[in-house]
Amino acid sequence: MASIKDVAAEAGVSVATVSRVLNDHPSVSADARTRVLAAVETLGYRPNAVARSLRTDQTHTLGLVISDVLNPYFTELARSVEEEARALGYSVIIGNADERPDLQDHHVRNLLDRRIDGLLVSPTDGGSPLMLDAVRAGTPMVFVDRWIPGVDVPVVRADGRAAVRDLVAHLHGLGHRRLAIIAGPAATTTGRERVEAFREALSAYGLDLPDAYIGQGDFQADSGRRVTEGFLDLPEPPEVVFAADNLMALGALDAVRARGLRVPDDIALAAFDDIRWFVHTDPPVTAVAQPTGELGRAAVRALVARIEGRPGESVTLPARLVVRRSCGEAPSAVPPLSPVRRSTS
Amino acid sequence: MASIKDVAAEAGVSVATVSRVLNDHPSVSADARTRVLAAVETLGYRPNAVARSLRTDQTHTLGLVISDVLNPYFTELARSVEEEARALGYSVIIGNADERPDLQDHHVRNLLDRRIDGLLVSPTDGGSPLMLDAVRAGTPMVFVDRWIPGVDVPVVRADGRAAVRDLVAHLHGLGHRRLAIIAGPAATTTGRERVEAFREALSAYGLDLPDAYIGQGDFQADSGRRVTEGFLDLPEPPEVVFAADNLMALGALDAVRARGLRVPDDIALAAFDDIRWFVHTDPPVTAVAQPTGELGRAAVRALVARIEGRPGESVTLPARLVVRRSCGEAPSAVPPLSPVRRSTS
DNA sequence: CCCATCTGTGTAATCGATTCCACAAGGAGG
DNA sequence: CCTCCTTGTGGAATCGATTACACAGATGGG
Repeated sequence: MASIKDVAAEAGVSVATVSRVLNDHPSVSADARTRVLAAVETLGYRPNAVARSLRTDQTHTLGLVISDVLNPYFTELARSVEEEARALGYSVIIGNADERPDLQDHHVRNLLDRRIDGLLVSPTDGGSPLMLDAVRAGTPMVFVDRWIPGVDVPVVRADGRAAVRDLVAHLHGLGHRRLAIIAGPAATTTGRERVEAFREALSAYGLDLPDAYIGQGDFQADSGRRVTEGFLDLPEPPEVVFAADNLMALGALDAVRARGLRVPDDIALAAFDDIRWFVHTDPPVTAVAQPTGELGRAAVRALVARIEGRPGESVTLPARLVVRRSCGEAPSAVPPLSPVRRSTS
Repeated sequence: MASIKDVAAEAGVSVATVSRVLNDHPSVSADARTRVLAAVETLGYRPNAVARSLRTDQTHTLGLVISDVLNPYFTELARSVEEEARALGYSVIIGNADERPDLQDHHVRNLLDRRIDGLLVSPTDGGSPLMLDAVRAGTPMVFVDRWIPGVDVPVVRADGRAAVRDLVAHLHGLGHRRLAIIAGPAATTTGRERVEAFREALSAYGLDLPDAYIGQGDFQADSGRRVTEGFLDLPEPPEVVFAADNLMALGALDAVRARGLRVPDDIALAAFDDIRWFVHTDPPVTAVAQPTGELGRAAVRALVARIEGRPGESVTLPARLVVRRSCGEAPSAVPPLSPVRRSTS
């Protein structure tokens, strides 16, 4: 592969001049410039990003450590992050932690070793020493979706409180009184917050959230299945199950289906995180939708601001409730759909 | 951030010795080794991967250019690729081409500039000059899922022929005779092959695949919706729609639902690529399942073999049919489920 | 006792870029 | 005509690692 020396030789100039042309430094003669450009063309030269990074101490790369690539929420987040980063001249390296703190550390360490310019993290746990050290060492960092309390790092996230209140209002309006939640790991902020928001919303209706109705999940489908089975085995099972993420909702659907029960007739279901498939599940699932794309973009903007020495503030955007049929009768005033539909066919 | 010089100073040895300890070169005294290790510890030293890469001309990084991160198939592929790569001591940088040749080129160029050790590509098109140049220049490369004919690069993919034959047999057995397909882009091998496999399987039953029943999609949901609307507008609409990927199947579901029609009563649906949500859609969707995880792992093994100078062969694994209810009555001999279910509740 | 061999270590070249500094040539002003 | 600037260019240091080579000191065989 051709190096800057080859280009210099071909153009009959020094490497310094080639470098100046490539970084369009002002003091280069028109003549030298065209000769260099021609040499670049004939040799098919591309600057070595590794060498450049070593010298300039910048990689123009952001690291993104997410908790689970198989979760459509994070996948969408990753996509918007990459898009915004590309628009700002940065590349993104994604690390998938699979909700495992050790894997998360592996990726953080790897990204740091590669001297990425900044780190976007959705922490799987309360913060490993490694990550705290990185913050202390001054690595530009931004938390997205989840964060670690007590660490001075901007946080970009959605506030689901209002949407969860709307959800509980909706459920209460449908006559449901025994509401249960499949919680995320207590080590994550989203794991705790969603339970808290749910509990607060319930108490506004004088409803309680007994321990038996708080199932401990880990944001993965299997845990949703397991917890839901536990709920169904209770002497008095809940009337509604609220899954704190979409994968646990999937697991809950699996469990309900395995018992030959039906949603929402036998048990209602709602989920945090809206995904496209929820429109077509049986039944369509009521969910709290986050402005995922906007979160990703805001996170990148905040991180790049930090990298370039500007402030870079935290951002909180509201989530909103999307009502579908998984909690009971159709929400709006339209007549029940099924009979109408059949007559159409 | 501490460099190897700082470690050398702290340990009272030369940088060469530090390097030797770090790469456990045999000829280092036990004394020097412990002093270096202690210095590494106190300084929290981590080798600079950028500098190391420049010197050794290896980045221990693979590039993966996929067509669409939002497609669960590719997401799963990416995950297995990263896992296997990690097991073999490599990191992965993912580039999302979004089915756009220009973006694909952007990522290939970017990855090449970063001097990745090898490239895993699922090409969006017939092969840009850039990619062909890279192959010619000797960049270790492996195609996964899709490939470019006439290019000497190992291909790791699934063969769906048998599964598509099974699908057509299943559909024929259910009495369907007018079968349509939502094809992928003709520029992709999977786009063409799936249509061909479908046509061949049909002809075995004396069935024809008229042009009106071949809709041109682009592997994205919107195109699935658009094509399906076209099918439904036909004077004689098909009885079955086979979507060449899961996102177009999602679009098809959207279109059918928007018309107030039902699957499979009004029109049957099948898809290439099985995803977890197909179990819970209304109705559960019959699909051709690829051994995605195994494909990803095999692709990485082939690529790493090439990188390390070993042969690295092509791999073709069979896909298989997963029958659900979206094409008509339950496949097995069990009695119809719905009434039984209701009685359980 | 001498020379060959082996061990452990340091010096310095190297990878491919960027950039400081020196300097030559040319133009402007006195 | 001499100085002072400006402009364009090249030489060389530098980033942080790896590694070829030289070499000092210890060891061992004849």
